[in-house]
Amino acid sequence: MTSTSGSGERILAILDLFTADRREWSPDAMMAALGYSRPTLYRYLKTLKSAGYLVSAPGDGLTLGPRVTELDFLMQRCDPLITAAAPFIKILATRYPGVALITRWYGSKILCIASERSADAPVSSYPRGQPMPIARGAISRVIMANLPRRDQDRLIDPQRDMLAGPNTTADARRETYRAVRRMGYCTAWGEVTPGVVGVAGPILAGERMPIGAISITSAAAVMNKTRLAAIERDIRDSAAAISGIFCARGSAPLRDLSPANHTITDQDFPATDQQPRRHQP
Amino acid sequence: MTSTSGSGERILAILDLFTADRREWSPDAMMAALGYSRPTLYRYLKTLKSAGYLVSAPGDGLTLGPRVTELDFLMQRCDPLITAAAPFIKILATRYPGVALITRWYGSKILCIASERSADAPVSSYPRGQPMPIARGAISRVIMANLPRRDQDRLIDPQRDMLAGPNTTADARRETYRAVRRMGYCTAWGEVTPGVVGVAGPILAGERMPIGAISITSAAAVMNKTRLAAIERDIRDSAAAISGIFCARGSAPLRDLSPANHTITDQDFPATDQQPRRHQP
DNA sequence: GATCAAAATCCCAATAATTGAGATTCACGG
DNA sequence: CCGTGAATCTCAATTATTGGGATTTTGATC
Repeated sequence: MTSTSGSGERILAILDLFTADRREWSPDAMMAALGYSRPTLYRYLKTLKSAGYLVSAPGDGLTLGPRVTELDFLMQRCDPLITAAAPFIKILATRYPGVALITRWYGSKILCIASERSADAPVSSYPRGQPMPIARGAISRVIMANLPRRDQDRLIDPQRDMLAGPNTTADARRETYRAVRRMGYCTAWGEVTPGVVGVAGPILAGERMPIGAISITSAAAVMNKTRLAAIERDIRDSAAAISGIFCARGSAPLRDLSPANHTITDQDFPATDQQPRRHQP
Repeated sequence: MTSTSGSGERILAILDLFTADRREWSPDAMMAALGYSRPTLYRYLKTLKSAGYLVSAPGDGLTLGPRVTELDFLMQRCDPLITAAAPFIKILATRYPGVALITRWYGSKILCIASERSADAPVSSYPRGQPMPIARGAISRVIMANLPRRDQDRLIDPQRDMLAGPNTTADARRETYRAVRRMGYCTAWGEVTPGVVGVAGPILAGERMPIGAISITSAAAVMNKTRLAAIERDIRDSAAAISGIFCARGSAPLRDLSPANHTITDQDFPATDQQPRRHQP
């Protein structure tokens, strides 16, 4: 972290202001939040606006602009993880009742990248783009389990440690992770949504480099031992097959996508959809 | 255009490399394309990668990353144009057979932002994020008609001028635009897709400041004079109502979203979906 | 239409941050 | 174990960026 391109980071920091809680920012609020001088901020805004990353809202605010949509449209059809994993979730959704997801892990977040649902209506599905909690659930655990130990330790919020299960001690947790890693999948009952069982497998770009997960969630009501075993086998095999594409040849260079020094809080992952806009006086 | 934040623009230029034709770039190809020195490029890449805008592809390439998806997810629910226009296209799709679109105009492009389709299966719909041709169709004409004259002149590619209709002279075209502007809507038969009629109305943030359009496209087969008149009235009124939200109070400051010095070519708007990747040797 | 306040931009010198050539380290495969 | 190519580091030169304050532009009000 020696080298830094400060100016670029300062521009991108503007985009980071926009969250589910605050979707509209006035230039003055930005100045206060970021501490930039007025001419500098306006220079940055001009750059972002003429590139389409920001647009003016009716009032005096700014919101995210259409370039973001254009890029996502491109990404949908170039992300190698989507390309590689799409056939698998399609099969999963055909074979079992529920919702199959591809998720990516980045910067201390888990993001749904693509989903496929079986014919019968699924339980509350995370839509594409929705951040997911890293503290709970099969997906998060399967990723945590494959992280280097220092990242594991950093990401665990002690306050919610108990949520990881009855085992609270660090050693017990480490043992759990080791088991998950060896199994190649993880099953969780009702940790994210009550009455829903999730099975997830890690997608690895190297020994200890999880980049995402493939998973399926089903209503616990329709689950039985035989079916669960079949799902777990399919998830494990799918995850391994996809990982093969990313491990096989070549590199995972610039592996700097390591988690930042975040401590995850609940508000990072809004459960509800719409929230009232706050304006600061 | 006196003030410029060069460094930031150079970083954003990296994202501009990714197009429908070329979805994967190696660092060396980037160096060649952009002319950055190696350390500088890698500094930029580090910034973009750790922010999640780029990720490593299996080979030695880079593709767009999950942060793009996350931002688009946010934008979907904060764009005031979507918020304002969503009810209208819902009504339109209920009332008439076809596909109703909200489009945004930015940087010499028209981008589909949201769409709603009526029960009966529609004709080839543009999905969210897809760029559309600015040279043809009701949407483009309704936006062109409401642009300042210097922008109109700049955007018209003389070579395809004839496509604007039988009127080739500048005066005739200007007369057409004036009429469209006064009418408050525009109807086009089969200009984008044969056998499809489109009706579009402008969404204005000021006298000569179109920011997008609301439109509906139907199969010409199901169209008749009465129905078309009803559609045109609904489109005109919807467009006016939405524009009211953007004109009414306050500003459209930083109106620097003016079109760049592009000349639009067909390849800016790929009609087909998948294209083979080109790699440079 | 003229005037006023707020918002956005311009000017320009100081300075701090960015840059790139070359050396170095790192990652991986043979 | 070593060799090859990729990625990063070092560091001095210099360039581009920054911000205070003046200025223009915008939109609102009278």
